[in-house]
Order: sequence, then structure tokens, then C-alpha cells
Amino acid sequence: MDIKRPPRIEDVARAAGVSTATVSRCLNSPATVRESTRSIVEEAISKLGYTPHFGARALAMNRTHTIGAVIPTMENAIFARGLQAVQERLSDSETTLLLACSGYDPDREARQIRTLMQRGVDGLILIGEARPKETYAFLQSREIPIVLVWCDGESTDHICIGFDNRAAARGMAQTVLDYGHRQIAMVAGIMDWNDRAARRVEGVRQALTAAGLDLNADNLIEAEYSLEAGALALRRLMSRSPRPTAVICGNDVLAAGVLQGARQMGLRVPDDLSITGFDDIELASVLDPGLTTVHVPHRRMGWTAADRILELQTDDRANGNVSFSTDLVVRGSLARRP
Amino acid sequence: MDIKRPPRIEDVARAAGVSTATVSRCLNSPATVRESTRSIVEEAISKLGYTPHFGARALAMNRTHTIGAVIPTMENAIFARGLQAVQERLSDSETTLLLACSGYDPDREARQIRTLMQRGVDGLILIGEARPKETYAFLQSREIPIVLVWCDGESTDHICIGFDNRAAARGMAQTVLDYGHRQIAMVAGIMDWNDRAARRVEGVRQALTAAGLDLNADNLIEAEYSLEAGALALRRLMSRSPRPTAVICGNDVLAAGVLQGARQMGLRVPDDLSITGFDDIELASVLDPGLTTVHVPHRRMGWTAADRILELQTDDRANGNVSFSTDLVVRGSLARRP
DNA sequence: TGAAAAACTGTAAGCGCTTACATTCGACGA
DNA sequence: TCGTCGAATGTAAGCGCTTACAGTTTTTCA
Repeated sequence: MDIKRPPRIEDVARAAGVSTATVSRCLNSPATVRESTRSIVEEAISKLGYTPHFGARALAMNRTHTIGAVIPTMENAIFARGLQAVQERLSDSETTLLLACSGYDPDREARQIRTLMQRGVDGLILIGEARPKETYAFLQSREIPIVLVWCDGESTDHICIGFDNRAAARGMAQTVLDYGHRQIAMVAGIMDWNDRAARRVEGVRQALTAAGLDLNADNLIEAEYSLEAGALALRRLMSRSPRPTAVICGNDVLAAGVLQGARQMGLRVPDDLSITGFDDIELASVLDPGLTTVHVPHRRMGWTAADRILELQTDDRANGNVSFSTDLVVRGSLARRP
Repeated sequence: MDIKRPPRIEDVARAAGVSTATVSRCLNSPATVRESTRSIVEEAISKLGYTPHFGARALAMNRTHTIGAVIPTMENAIFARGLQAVQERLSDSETTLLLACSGYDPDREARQIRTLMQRGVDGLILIGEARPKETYAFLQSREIPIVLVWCDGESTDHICIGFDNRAAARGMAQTVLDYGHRQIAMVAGIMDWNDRAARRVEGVRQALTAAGLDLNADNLIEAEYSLEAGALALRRLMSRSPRPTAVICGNDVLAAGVLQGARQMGLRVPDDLSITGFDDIELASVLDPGLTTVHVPHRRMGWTAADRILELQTDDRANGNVSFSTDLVVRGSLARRP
């Protein structure tokens, strides 16, 4: 009874008594077909439940209506909100997001990019600007639009939609200084191939240096972005002397880990120890005390990146970078030096 | 200089001095081509940086090496870990995950399913079993493998990889009762088209009923899965009398919201109020007090679902359901009745 | 009213790859 | 040396869609 094979454009054409070209036109440039014809075709389409074959379309048009994104990870919520925003924008334009994760590994990122390219994505959204030059060379060799997010284009000519990580971190460090802290430590993300992490460290260092303080192996620990790593880092910092009175963290996940570690060590936050984060993910507001952190405009970054990549689809004049401003969100985890 | 057009199979064939068929065979069934020929072809492939055109391949093979998944949301971490697990498994088999979000809306889910189908996914992973019968009819009409996760197949013939939400919730409620609570309220997720939320409520109700208690409009509030909604729900519950001494939540996000709300209201947890969650996302362990919750085997569900859908690719004997067991994780948010 | 212009619609040639079928090659036994 | 047979390879027909170009209808305007 049921014809298992899905209907093809030819079936629609037959049912509507027109040619396949006309059906195709109804789908792709409805304006060019007469109203009366179009409605007949549309009826046939919906009666048959026709839906164009993606591969065939991609083959004929050399366009997939898919854009790809490679993010470091989905495990923590850092990129989730931004991606959701990207998706919202894309789906308004009948475009799908193909997502891949690199696990913060540049080789893995390169492979994922290759996979996405192979699938013929029409554009690519990548996080940050630090990656091996081979990867950049590969990107150059295919001519598809690329947008980098979470960065401001300091070290690349690609279009960037993000913010100034260094300045934001500097601002945070300055605030910590303003609260009277002098024994300040930092738990940073792994800086290798992670420009965001590196710039945040630089920003903190600038502020400390300007205040006559140092940021070096004694008070800086790199840790992967996880709760455990954060907790562990704090334990190591606290075993040194002088003990820090404030810990600036490379992101909120680390800060949450440090907070957890502080609790385990019986330290009161912020009385004994102030903690700050970065990114302002939801987690930051639900912790007790709330995390003082840098608010990043996730959604606006996502929207803008999506818009930009769609624009570049048709209009390849390089539209400029966007650098959003960030806000400091002061919550309970930061207090004056004890 | 650079030939911009990516190399096609014909270029490889020419470079290797063989026919396109042979190149294709090297890629798809290397065993059927002589070792010496194959190595020549492979060399040509890597020299040219050839990579097969996805659309063309999909068209010719009617297979995309893509599996789709529709999840409710990426915003909270509930599905992230499971998805990551799915991806890990799939990428071992050169298969890509195409992800879409429904926002807990059955219509939107139907649309997303349609989009994924249209893109020719070779299989589909969906969350839960409650969806309009039109959606199920559509799924049936295309013959691609489907796997439902987070449920146990109570109300569907599709393959399910999950756990018994009702039993788990009942166990949690029983534990709360065992802690001596009698004034128990529940903040559930929206049950409409969400079998997980509904079953969890049923489970709690069963336990309460067995203990001679009721779960009804007085002590049950449905709320969307967000911190704010959780906090708000608590405020409403606390304005009633008798006030609950324990609040069982439909998931960890709601529980976190309730916890936040409790703090805002100056309630001490667990001294004045016990709170429990469900899912055991990372958030649960980082809160203070830690959230007593039901641990769900995210990763194992993900792996198993991916394996199953890959199996179904080649072997359509319906391999049975899998129902994992869940564990109760008791943390500080649950205490004896005050 | 008729010719030219404009607006539609149809024809058919690909898009790059897979694969059934045909052909060629090479080893082996007679 | 020749014929046979299996293995390796080539030929060419699609897969379902888009779109340049040609052909047809409708509209416009003198």
C-alpha cells in the first residue's frame, strides 16, 4: 500500500502536471512562477509529502545550507547559550548547524574542520584564534566564510565576533586589587592553543604588574576546565606561603571548583578567601556565595556570528569585526581583604 | 596557481592512471582492489588532498553516514554528557551527529525531525516517548532506525535505551519519607508531552500514597526547567500551609532554583527545608549543600544508544530495549525532618 | 488588432559518486 | 602453447535536483 520510496521531484511534477523545473522553481525562487501554477504545485507537494533530497540538492547547487561549528566541549555550559543563539538565527534562514567538538585539542579541531568541510558546510564558526598555521592554511585553501568567536582578532585577519579577553581580565584583576587584596593568585585555563585563556592571564598580569605585584609560577596555576582541577589547584596554592587572599580564575567552572575546594578545606568564602570567575554562566549565579565574574554577551555573540556568516554567504565584502563590551558582575564571592 | 575547485574523483583517477570506479572501490571496499593498485591510488588521493563530495556520495549511495538527534535543549547540561558520549561512539564509525533542539515543544520537535529526515540522516535518536501520534506516523513512514533514550519503552514499541523514571522517583520519595518528612511538596517539570516529567510525578505520588499522603494541586507545582521557575515555585509553596519540610524536584535545575529561592527567603537547607533533585548533573555536586539526587547513567545511555543505532544500520532485527538502573545519591540537601 | 516585450514554462545537460555488468588480465593445468 | 576461470579493472547508467537556454504564452502598446 504505502509506497516506501519517498516521493521525488518528478512525482510532484507529474501530479501537478508541470515540469520538474517548475517544481524546483517553486521551491527555490517562487517569485518566478505564476501564482496559479505555484498553488497547484504546492498542493501536490503537500499531498505527497514531498521533501527535496538533500544530497541531490547539495550536488546540483554546490551549497548545503549547513554551517559548521567546532567548539571545545559541550560538557560545561560555556558555549551552550551562544550556540543556541546561533541556531535560532540560522533556523530563521533555513540553515542547519552541524556541531563538532575538539576537546581543546588543536589536532582534533583540525580533523573536525576537515570533516565539516567534507560535508560541504557553507561556512564555519570556530572558537578563538589560536590554532596551528596548517589549520589556517587549510581553511584558506577552501573558500568558505569563516567567523571566529570569543576573540577580537588581535592576531588574525579572519573576522572575529567577540570581546577583549585581556581587558576584561585586567578589569577584573583591578577590581580585586581595589578590594584591597595583595596576595592574589590565579587559576588559569591551559594556555596552550587557547588564546582566551592566555589573554586572560595577560590581563591579570598587567593589572598586577601595574600595582607592583607579580604573576608567576608561584601564584599562577594552569588547570584544565573542570571542578576537580579547580579544587586541586586551590589545594596547591594554599600550601604555599604567603597564602593568597583572593583567587582569580580563568573561568567560572574553575572558580566553582576552587569554591568547592575552599569548602573542603574549611575556608570561608569570601571571609577567608575571595574568588572570581569569568564568563558568567548560569552556574555563577546559583552558587553560594554567588560568583563575582565577567559577564560575556553569549547570546549577542551567537546572533552576530550567525548573521555575519549568513551575510558572507552572499556578500563577500569582509564585513568588520565586532568587539562587545563586557561587564563585571560583583557577587558575594569577592570581599575586601580580610 | 592554486586550482580553487577541490579535486574530484576523476582527478584522482587520472593522476593514478586508473578508472574512477577503481578509486571509488579503494575508498569503499579496499579489499577488492589489488594491493599495488591501491597504494598508487592512495598516494594520488593524499597528494591531491582529495576528499569525496558528501552530497554526491549521499545521492549515489542513499546513505549519509549521519545520524540525527533531537534534544529538548542545550542550555542546561542535562543532555550534554550523554550527547558527548553518543558523539564519541559515532565518530569511531565515521559517522557524524546532527543535532537539533525542540525546546520541549512537540511541534517544534516534529519540524526538527522532518528537517533531519530531509537531510537524509541514517538514524534518529530522540528523547523520551511522549509525542503526537502524527509524529510517530511520520517516523514510521520513513524506514530509518529510531532509538528513544531517557525512557524505558513503557508506552511504545520503539527501541528504548533508558531507565525507569517512575521507579527512580518513587525510590527518591521513599527515601524522603524515610527521613521522616510528612509535609512533602513536589516541583515537577511540565508534564505535557514529557513522559519523563510525568513518570517522575507518578513515582512520587505512588510512594506518598502508599504512606497515606497525597500529591495534588496543593503540594504539586509544575514549572519549566529553569532556576527562576524553581525559585518562584518554592515561593508559592511556602505561602501555603502547612509548609512543606521537603521539596522533591523533577530535576536538578529545578532543585537548584528551589535552593536559590530558599536562600532568598532566608530558609536554611537542609535544616528548615530539605530539597532533592533528579539527574545528577554536575551542578548537583557543586552546590552547597550538595544536592541529593538520582544519578542517571548519562554516558552509558549515550554509548548504548549510539551502538544500537549503528547496529540497526546493518542489522534490522530489533535488538531489545535497555533499562539501566539508577542510584540515589544522598548529599547534604536532604536531612531528617526538623 | 498585431507585433514586440515580458513573463512563464519546458527541455535537457550536468553536479560527483557508486555499482551492475562487461571486459581484460594473469595464473594454471592440460 | 592454449583454453579456462577467477580476479582485477573499466564502462556507463543512474542517484534527484538545479538551471541555462529554448520555447511558449501573456501582456503591452502603437
